Amino acid sequence: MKRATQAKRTTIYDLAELAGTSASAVSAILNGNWKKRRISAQLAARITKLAEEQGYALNMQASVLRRERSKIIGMIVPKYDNRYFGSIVEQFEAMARERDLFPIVTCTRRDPALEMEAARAMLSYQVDCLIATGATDPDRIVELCSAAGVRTVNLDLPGSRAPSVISDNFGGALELTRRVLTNCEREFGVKSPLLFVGGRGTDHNTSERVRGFRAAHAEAGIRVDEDLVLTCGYAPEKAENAMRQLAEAGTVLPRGMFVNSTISLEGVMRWIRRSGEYAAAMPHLGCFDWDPFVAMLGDHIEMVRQDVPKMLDAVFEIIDSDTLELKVVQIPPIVETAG
Amino acid sequence: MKRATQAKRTTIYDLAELAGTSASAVSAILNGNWKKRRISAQLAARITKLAEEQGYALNMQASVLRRERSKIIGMIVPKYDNRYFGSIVEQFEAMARERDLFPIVTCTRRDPALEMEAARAMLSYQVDCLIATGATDPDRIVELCSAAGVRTVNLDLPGSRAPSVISDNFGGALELTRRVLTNCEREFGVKSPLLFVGGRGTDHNTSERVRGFRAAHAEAGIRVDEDLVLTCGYAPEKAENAMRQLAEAGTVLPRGMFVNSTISLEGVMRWIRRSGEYAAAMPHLGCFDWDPFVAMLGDHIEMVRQDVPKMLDAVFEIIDSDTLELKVVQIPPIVETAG
DNA sequence: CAATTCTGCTTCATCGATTGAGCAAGCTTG
DNA sequence: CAAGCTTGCTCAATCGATGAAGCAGAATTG
Repeated sequence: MKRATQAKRTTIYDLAELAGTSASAVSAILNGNWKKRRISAQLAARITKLAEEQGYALNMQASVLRRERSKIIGMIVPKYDNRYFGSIVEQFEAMARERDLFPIVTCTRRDPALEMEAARAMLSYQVDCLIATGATDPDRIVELCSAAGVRTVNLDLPGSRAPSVISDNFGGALELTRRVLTNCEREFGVKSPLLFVGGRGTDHNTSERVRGFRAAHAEAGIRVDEDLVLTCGYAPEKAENAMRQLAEAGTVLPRGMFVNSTISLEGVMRWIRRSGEYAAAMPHLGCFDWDPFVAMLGDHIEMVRQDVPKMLDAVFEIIDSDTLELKVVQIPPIVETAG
Repeated sequence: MKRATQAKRTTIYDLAELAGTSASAVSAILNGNWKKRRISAQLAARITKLAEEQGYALNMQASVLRRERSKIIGMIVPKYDNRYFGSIVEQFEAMARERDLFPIVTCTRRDPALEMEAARAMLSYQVDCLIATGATDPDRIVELCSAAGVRTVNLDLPGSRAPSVISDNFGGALELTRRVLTNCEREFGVKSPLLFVGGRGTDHNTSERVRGFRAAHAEAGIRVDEDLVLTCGYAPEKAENAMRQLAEAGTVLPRGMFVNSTISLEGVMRWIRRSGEYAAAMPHLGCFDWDPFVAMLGDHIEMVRQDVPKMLDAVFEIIDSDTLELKVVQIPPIVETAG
């Protein structure tokens, strides 16, 4: 792939030459601090017009190289295939731009090696700050970044070496489980344990959600058997397989389930439809994450929606305020009313 | 937001000093063309090790400034809130990395001004190439880019000044409409026109889909009334409002609909549920775009899934082969079998 | 009116990596 | 053993923007 056969781009030197002035005057005018440098409004107007005419575009590489701060802010994100991460990215970009920062986002597919590689790439591009969203191993990323003097904020999954902004996973899971238990009892008249499906047993969010799940059961005086907690990973196929194995093992399937993310729900729903196990009556479901079409799937599904705007407000508050404090900010998720 | 109080980053000069050699040797070694420059394997090994120990990271800004190609590839994309654009971005990033290109993606929220601003920013970052996905006015972007000698490829929506890769919108819409018409006739025994909802009347995709929609009706000998084509925009609220207005105008609502994108479907479904107009029997729906949960909404919905992998293959084929030819590549979408 | 201040610029070093040109020491060849 | 080649480096210019320091000339001040 070559650059089109094109005249070289216009630089401040070209403009200076055309205007019969110096490059530094042009630079000062175009980057807006010409008043501080006592350039006449007249010259400023002339150069601005000229730059416009010549289609001048700043060379960020040169600019960033020279400056102290790059004004580039990076984010790594696991996937783009669900509304939660999609809105995180969209909101992040908007808020970065509001602050005159250039956002660079990259998706790491939940792959630890890619996460590190992506972080390294961001450092090479001189990001001023990096947001590690849902990172498998946030602390290693922070270590890498802090060696380069770059601040990090963990989002969605917490780490121990940088401030973190996460959902109140315990609280959300507790409330969600309560609701599903109530729904089950109302419809089926039984007080029996739910199934937990999806997520990684090792990640903080999942373990907190399991804790909330257990707490809600405990409250209701229901015992949860170990093999009803299937933290099999997030991918739809993994959730589907976990369900199949459970059924094949001859376990009596619960009348309700807690599904850890829409992405796992995709697999769970697929299995329910394919296996026909729940042909008689759909189980009551609770999903930790929101999706508009899941909401339309029927009134047997409750959802918890993570509060992305508040989470990103918290992230930028940390960034804007230069806090280095190792706090973990927990944002309560929103329990969507069913239907 | 300041840089943490940190030692300056290690540069090739630091490494050169530590190793008692020159910066240019270090540079050649670390960027891999030390063989061309006749550097001994011994020194190469020593420097590589040292760089590792010192946590050296290339300064891309300096590197790109000096080189004539940046190896940065940009993409602008309208939204991250649906599976179609999500998978485009994910696939794009993966394919860019395979080619040793650094992907920069930015979301422009279907806002023409933001599109131009984003394109300008990408030029400042010296992108070698820009993919304009679903751009409102691709030709203006191309114009801007080509003035800077940067190649552009249009994706999803075609333009007249750069090669474009789009879905076969006419073909997909034709087939989708046929299916919905068949479904309606089978269930309701009537040959009546469908409703078309969503999209912008001015965009190429929408007008091609409307053309396919009309062609399928023509085939079946069904007349389509002008006011059954509601190209009201993509946003859910717009689709919902359009439905409401249609109903309020006293129009007899069709038994089937062609919905132009999942995002419009969100609004349509919401209206259907809220208004209760279809309480007796759900209408048959066809949706141009795919979503896993929409697929689970019931067997009254048919979907057309745009073939993202093939589309991006085509995009990179154009980029890799340096074609400047103004062709429009049409990729047939996949008609998902119902259920 | 000499001394000072202000205005409106210009000059030049710098950021870090890259690369063409050059150079010294060792090796080959006739 | 002189001429030429090879090996393994170093030197210095360069990419484009930035900003501290400097410098004329005009304006102000005591």
